[in-house]
Amino acid sequence: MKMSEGVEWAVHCLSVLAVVPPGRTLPARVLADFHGVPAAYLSKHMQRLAKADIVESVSGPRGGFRLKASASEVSLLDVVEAVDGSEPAFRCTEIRQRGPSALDPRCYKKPCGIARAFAKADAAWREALRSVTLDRLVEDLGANVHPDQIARGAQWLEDQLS
Amino acid sequence: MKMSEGVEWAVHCLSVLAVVPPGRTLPARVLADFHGVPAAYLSKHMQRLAKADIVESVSGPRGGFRLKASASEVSLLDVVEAVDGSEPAFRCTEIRQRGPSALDPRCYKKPCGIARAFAKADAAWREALRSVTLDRLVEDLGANVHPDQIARGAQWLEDQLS
DNA sequence: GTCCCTATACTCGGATAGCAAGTGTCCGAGTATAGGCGG
DNA sequence: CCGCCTATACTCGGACACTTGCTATCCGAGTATAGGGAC
Repeated sequence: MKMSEGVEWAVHCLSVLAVVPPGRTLPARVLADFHGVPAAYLSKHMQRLAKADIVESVSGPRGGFRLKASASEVSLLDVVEAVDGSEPAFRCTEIRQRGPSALDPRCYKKPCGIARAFAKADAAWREALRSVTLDRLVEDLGANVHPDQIARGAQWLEDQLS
Repeated sequence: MKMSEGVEWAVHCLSVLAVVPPGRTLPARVLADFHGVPAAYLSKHMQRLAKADIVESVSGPRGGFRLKASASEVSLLDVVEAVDGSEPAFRCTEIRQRGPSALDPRCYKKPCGIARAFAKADAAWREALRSVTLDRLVEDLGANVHPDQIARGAQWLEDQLS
């Protein structure tokens, strides 16, 4: 049970988009080089974010991606669901309705205890991700990332856009 | 990000093993027919449970699987980790250490904020699964499953073992 | 000098291969049983 | 009649194909820009 690697990339990219001047666009190529990941593949994930209205895309020269919503309105859960899909990890296939002791399907209106237990765990996981917003992550970056890296990253981005 | 289907099968099988007389063994073939799933594939998952010391296996005629630990000591988390592996869904690949602004690896001792957020969500998910034990699930079965199905299931199991 | 037009280069977006992991199946090693044989 | 021995059949356990979905890549449609030319 592993999450798509693209989720990690997406969150990092959104963190970068959140700190550049508002409205400024960064092309997928620059974001990919900045993180050392394949540009073409990252592009696919950015498209997912665009479809979820988390970022918006601008075509042509000087184009790229920029945040569409406020950084305080984007949660980690939003990003996970946009990139990795919103289906729960555990999918009940109702095997209780199969086999020799099965009854009429009408008898199974309530989800079984196993499915309910997993749904509860899934809800707790989602709630934890929902409580972390993008601006909170950016705040953490400012506090914990070495100032040298922040400076070098900002300088590199400047050089790319010139 | 989807969990192995075998987890659902394993939990259902363990619920059955928990209600048959203690010490009695049920072969994978019977458990598979009872749930209407492929016997050979279920066998693979039962082997995982055996390696995790959740069940123990008995070879030869009259053999099969039976619970090794008490039903109150087996949690859903134990089953998930036995069947699906214990690695967290989100694996940080440290992409912050890549790209043009990366510093010396010595500068990255603390996990990044993103990894910490996902770890927290993962911990909440695991804690929810840890709090649900097998005997609790069996209790729920007795309360919510139609008595007819319980009777038919018990009868069918009797017929198989005779 | 100013405006317009065109060619350019750069962007996203979706369509196309490659690969790893989960899914599904099969056969062999080992063992308790059941029946037959000898005492 | 009782005990032992052997052949049997049934079990788990691991080794072997197949399919799905993630990973990775490429190329085409569309657009803002930059430069050149006309006025």
